[in-house]
Amino acid sequence: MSDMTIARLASAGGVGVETIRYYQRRGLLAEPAKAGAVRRYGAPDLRRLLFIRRAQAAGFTLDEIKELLALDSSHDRARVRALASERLAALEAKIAELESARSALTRLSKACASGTKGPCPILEAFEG
Amino acid sequence: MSDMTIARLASAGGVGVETIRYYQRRGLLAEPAKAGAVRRYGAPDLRRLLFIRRAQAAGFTLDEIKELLALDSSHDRARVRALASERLAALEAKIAELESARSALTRLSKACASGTKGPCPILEAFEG
DNA sequence: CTTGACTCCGTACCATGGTACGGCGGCTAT
DNA sequence: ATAGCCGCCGTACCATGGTACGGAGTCAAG
Repeated sequence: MSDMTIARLASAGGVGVETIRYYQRRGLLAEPAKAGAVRRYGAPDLRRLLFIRRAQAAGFTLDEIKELLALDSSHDRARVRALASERLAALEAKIAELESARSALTRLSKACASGTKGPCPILEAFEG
Repeated sequence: MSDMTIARLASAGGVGVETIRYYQRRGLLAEPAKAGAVRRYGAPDLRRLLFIRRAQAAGFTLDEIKELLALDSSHDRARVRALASERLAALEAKIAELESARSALTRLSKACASGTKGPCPILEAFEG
């Protein structure tokens, strides 16, 4: 996995080349020293990239992720716990919200599947 | 709930006045005829507004919501079911993703809570 | 030793969902 | 009847997270 070009890193991380460059501009990924005219990437870069994607999936913004990455080698456990628990609460809330949306949609699907004439009660499905 | 000004409608819907006007520009809410120099809103407008917010929480984009609203009085049950089930699948996937993020975060919290020295294993917490 | 793909870099642009600004003019309570 | 919100409207701007473009340089395979 070491000694990748930017395109290989991107595809290993499931993103586009432009995204890598964007992360570099945002300070989330380092720009490695050039080996000749071209930069080469290694396993730690990929590790970091994958972390970014997963943290993003957890709802962290890129700025928060940047902070987490900086914190990774620091000793500021309190700050890490604060960020984590804040995100955890938001995550719980979001999950609850999505679950309630899910049941509304399920209701809609059912109401709409039974019978074939007339409009489906779309607005009603989201009430309550 | 009838005969509201735009500000009352907005606050009843939990949004700002500018958001109402934005939805009108996007074609999600009608601009009622003016009563004198000022537009007046009624219960159906609020109903629609609340629907928009809930559909948004379900992950629909404003364009999709616009379509749903148009479909509400149509007989195109197939299209409604298609939109609903597409969103349902996306919702299931998102819920699963958030649940996995939740366990990563919980792991991080725990790892970071035990002991008080050294860095928390942030990157590790999101691996796997 | 050429050709074609890839890299580098800066800058511009995109979609989404709003939010702000500013001038004008009407509604309403004192 | 007048001060001071409120509404109306157009236009501009914002944050987030990218995506696209273009020209010059480079590397590797045939």
